[in-house]
Amino acid sequence: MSEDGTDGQRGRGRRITAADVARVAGVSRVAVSRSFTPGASVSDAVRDRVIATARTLGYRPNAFARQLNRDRSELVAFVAGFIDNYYYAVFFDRLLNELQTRGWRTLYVHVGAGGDAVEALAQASEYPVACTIVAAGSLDVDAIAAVRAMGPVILAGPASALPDADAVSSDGGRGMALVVDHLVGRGRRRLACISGPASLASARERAEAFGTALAGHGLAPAGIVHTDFTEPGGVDGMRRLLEGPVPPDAVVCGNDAIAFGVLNLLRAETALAVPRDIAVTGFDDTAPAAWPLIGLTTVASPLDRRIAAICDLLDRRVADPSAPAQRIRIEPHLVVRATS
Amino acid sequence: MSEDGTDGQRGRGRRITAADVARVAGVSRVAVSRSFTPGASVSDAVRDRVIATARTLGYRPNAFARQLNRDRSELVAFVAGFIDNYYYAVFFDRLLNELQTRGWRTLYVHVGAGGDAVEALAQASEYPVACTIVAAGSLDVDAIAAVRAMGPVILAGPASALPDADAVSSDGGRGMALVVDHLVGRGRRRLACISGPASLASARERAEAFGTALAGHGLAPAGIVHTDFTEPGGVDGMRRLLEGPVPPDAVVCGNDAIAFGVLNLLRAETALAVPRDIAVTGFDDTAPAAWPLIGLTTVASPLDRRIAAICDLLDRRVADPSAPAQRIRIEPHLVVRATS
DNA sequence: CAGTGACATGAACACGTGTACATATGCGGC
DNA sequence: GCCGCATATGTACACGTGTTCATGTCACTG
Repeated sequence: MSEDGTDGQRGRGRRITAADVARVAGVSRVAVSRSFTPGASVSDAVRDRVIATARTLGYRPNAFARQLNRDRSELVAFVAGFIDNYYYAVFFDRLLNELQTRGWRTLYVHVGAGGDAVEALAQASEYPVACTIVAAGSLDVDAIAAVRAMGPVILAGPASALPDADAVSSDGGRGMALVVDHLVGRGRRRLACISGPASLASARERAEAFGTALAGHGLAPAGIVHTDFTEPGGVDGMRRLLEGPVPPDAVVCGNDAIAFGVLNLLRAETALAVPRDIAVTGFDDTAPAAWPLIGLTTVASPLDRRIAAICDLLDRRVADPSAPAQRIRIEPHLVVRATS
Repeated sequence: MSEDGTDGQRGRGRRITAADVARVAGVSRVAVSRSFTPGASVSDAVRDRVIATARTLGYRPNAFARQLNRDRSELVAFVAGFIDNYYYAVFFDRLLNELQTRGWRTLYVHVGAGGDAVEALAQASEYPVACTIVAAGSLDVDAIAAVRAMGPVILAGPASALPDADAVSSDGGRGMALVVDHLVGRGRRRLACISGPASLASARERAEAFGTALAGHGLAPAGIVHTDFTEPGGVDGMRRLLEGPVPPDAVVCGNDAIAFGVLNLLRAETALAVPRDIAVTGFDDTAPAAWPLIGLTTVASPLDRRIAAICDLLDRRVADPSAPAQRIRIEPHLVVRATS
């Protein structure tokens, strides 16, 4: 009864289906399906009429129903946490844009601190996705298992956790060498390092590379400190470095946020002048680093190349799920500014 | 043939279904469905066996199939653009986290500049969503129509475009009044304003409120300039303000990013001291504003309350699609720091 | 013991779409 | 005029799940 024109005022929740379009256009339902399938066998006359009717009625094929009997999903899960880092904000913005441009749809999965990550991933895994892109800084063992169960994985951040997954990461060791060479070349001798949490592989990698590069010049570290990858973390780390008898003449930071904290502490609580008394360097080349107020020397890795690498890896992985894992390291370069 | 145990190494693309679990557990398929449906009529014995088997096999109900015959979707579309603003980065991070905690899944839709927004929205509309949250600064007419076609809409940013949609926004006029009162109270008389693009309602609103608040003190603006809501925009806007014969003694900025640009320009290209010669204020209270290096006086609106309001509005809208539109304005407050 | 209700279970259907298969139509070549 | 082929259309099924309906089982009550 209500199937007839009784509810010309189409119900709010009611979604227009291919059958509706077929009825109005005077064709069969499959004709509608074919009209929306490129390369299907339909006459131009029918296709035109269907498209026109669909436009009038506001019809769009239901993605849920379509994916149901297709083996390939156009959905990609994007797992991330802690976007409050400026670097990741820009990174994600551009990456998600590029994914969309390439025809992927993105299911956003937020993993915060604590064990809720497993639950979040489990619920997200109810959606069949073609691939999962992991951009979270760290995942515990359970979360890693949960991600793995979702299918192919691409690591967009530090490639620590999954040794046999595709990964795109910045060559932190190389970047650290660039920084140390630069500082030593400018006459600095007492170099200290403030890196991220020791629990994160990327933080450990950078701290170790710092020591290695320094040893290459015959020098020993004036201090190595682990803290959070944040501005308050930088304040904390620098404060601990200053507890020693003689302050370092250069501080190499694990990312820009830490460097900002270092600069803030030096300005607010000490008489040390930058760069006269002490040099400061960052990592990531976030936007504030380039501001004249700050002028932070830092390590940049080209975002465009990084994003393109991730998307290429994604296409390749979807095309051949059994292909061997590929690990791409993006070559960074040094941006020298006022703080060194 | 391959249906048998031949591929004990379970095929990569093959997804485990409820029928698989039923076969292994020795129950009917519906029993599996019921075991995953809270409140369904199943014996504890069967449910326990099903859950255990599902865990072993790594089964999760297919969300696509489930949503297909349910009227309510657990999916929410999140439409955003230009996350490269620090304020929005934090905002989105927390909002998406809260949505997830409340049981929603998020489909991310990126709208960049230009007309591709319509196409992006059209493709996203193939996914039946319970609601669409729009956080993009601006949408053109076509994009607005596309969003409207997707169902209920909640505006998370400036509530310009859709007069009859739910909206949560900061009370920009009230914030601007707080700033002006503060500056005038400190003896400033030549106040100028640098706001965002005149094409954005939020930017216009703030510029107009600036003039109104100033008139309340019997003063006239020393200049009103429109530019981008970015740091370079602030540099540009301040440069234009300095073209006049006498510089202002206070610059009120439409957001923090603009204020950072202003501070950068003043430091790099002028001899004007902040706050002695000129005061600078921002809007949004982003993290760098609180850094000792910067110490920006700015207007803060509590993020927690804002996010809670959006989520509450979402729940309400989904429960009753025909409820009248609700527009919530969050009361801001002033944070006084070094620049004023 | 018959009757009754609560409860567990399986068969059948629905959701909206893509696609393999069968069938009708039109056209050119003999 | 008939056959063979290409193309267009309709029918039937498949995807994986939730849900309604009918049936079966058990315990409790009179």
